[in-house]
Amino acid sequence: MFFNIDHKAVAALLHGQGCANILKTVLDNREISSVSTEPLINTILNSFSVALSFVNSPNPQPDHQSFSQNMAGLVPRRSSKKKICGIKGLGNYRDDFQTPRPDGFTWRKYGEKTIKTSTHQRSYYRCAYAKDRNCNATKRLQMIQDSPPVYRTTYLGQHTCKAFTVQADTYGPEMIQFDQVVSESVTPQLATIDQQAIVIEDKATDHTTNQECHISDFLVDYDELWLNEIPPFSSGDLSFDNNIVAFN
DNA sequence: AGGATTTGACCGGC
DNA sequence: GCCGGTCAAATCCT
Repeated sequence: MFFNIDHKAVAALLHGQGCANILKTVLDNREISSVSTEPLINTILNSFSVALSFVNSPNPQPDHQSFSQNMAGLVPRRSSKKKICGIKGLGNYRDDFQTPRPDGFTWRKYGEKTIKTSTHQRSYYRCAYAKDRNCNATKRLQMIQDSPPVYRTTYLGQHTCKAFTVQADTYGPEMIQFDQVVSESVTPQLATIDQQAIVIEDKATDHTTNQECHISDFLVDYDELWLNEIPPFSSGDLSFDNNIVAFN
């Protein structure tokens, strides 16, 4: 399913509007809320950046499918590499093995360890632009359950390269939630995670994601945005806003 | 040849 | 000494 550029831009703007509304709610309830507003602000700003990228770009943005296939940081590019046989419990990547969903960033694997508390190995990734753009974002990926396969992804650090990745091939956030778990598929994206770890469990088989975020869950994913076919924007259309979880 | 991944070694904290 | 995280040489693929 495809959307034209205008619809994508509108969707991004609507998302920014939704985030702004949430930010307002957060600020209104500041005395009872410990939620950080910085991620929301960043998300709003990124929504505008995404919208502008759609409008200004002379070439259409890569479609959703190509974006989803851009998983260089999560899936080995090669299937026959020696490590394939050595990954315990994973088998061959090419056998339609479900992998964690992409999060919009390009990661480079720099290590793998067997963790004492787990039978599965833990993989260590850092931003592919760690050196070029002095980005200190890292993440750890670990399978915590075999059947169905469940991955736990822990994000650390802050993406200082996000502005580049947004315009290159990623999209901004779709949904922000507080104190509730409602999103079916949520991955951290384009948000500032300053010194805070976000842990995500990704049940690969059904694309359902459990979250263990301890703070504001500014976890978002445009995948669902495109998949859910946002209706053409019209004045007063608040359908997108309805997807925003009300803060309580 | 260049870039990405693998994997054993190394390091620091406890 | 153990353990988790990172480094870097070796290896592999395009």
